[in-house]
Amino acid sequence: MSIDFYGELRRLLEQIPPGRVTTPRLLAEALGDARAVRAVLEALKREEFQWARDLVDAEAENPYGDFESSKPLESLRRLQMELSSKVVEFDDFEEAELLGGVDVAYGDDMAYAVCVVLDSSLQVVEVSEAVVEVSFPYIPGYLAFREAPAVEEAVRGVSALDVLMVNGHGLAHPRRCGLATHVGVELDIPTIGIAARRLVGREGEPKNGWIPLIHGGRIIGAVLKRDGGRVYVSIGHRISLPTAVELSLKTLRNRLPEPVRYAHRLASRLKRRLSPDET
DNA sequence: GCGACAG
DNA sequence: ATCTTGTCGC
Repeated sequence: MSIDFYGELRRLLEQIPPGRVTTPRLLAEALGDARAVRAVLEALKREEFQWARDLVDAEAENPYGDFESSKPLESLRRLQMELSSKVVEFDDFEEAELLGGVDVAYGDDMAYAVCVVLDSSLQVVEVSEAVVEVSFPYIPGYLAFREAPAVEEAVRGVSALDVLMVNGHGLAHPRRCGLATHVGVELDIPTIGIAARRLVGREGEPKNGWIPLIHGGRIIGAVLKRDGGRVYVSIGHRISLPTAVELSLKTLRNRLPEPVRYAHRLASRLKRRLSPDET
């Protein structure tokens, strides 16, 4: 389930009375979350919204904000809370020999996803690709509604895999439902969230080789330091944090664990290979 | 009030 | 994430 983001935005713009103007923030709030302001701004640059160019002005004097809206982003938040309630936070798998990694690259309105499977010696044993049209923008906290469709299709393409590393957070999310958790619960497979940057949480006191990421009074993930950079690891689904950290450290050769790093490179290549040439 | 903000 | 020139470092 998702929502027609651009369609909802269009419906709001059509409500603006003749002569009136609104602000990006009021539109984002009408959509259900002020954090979608950037996404609204980006959407307005699209060809399909040029007709409404002059209807939005951040500095508007008396902006129109009396929108009739179902606030679609609110229902997406409810869905996330529902999914997060199903997360299994202990190791629920036989072995962790085949490690999967998945990532997505973007080009225009297309998502190029790649799921790679590595064996215990980090050798590639299988690769699965998926190209899907994307119709949902990037909004902090709602990444899964943009990426999950492509990610899930790529993952469904592999024949075997024990644990999947997803490029994005798992429980280290405001509603404990980042991309890794979203995908893990929907596909019912063990997943780990691997992210290069923080979404929520603060760093606690270093423990056993890792730094706890704290949010809402609990440990939601681990911060691993590697050289100058750091990587954020969190439970996605059907795995414990200690094991998620263990597998991450075991495959950490660079800034990101190998499965995710490899998937990232393959997704980038897939995009360059299939994206339409201009010249 | 201003800023934060996975990919 | 993507766009995108020149520039710094191994």
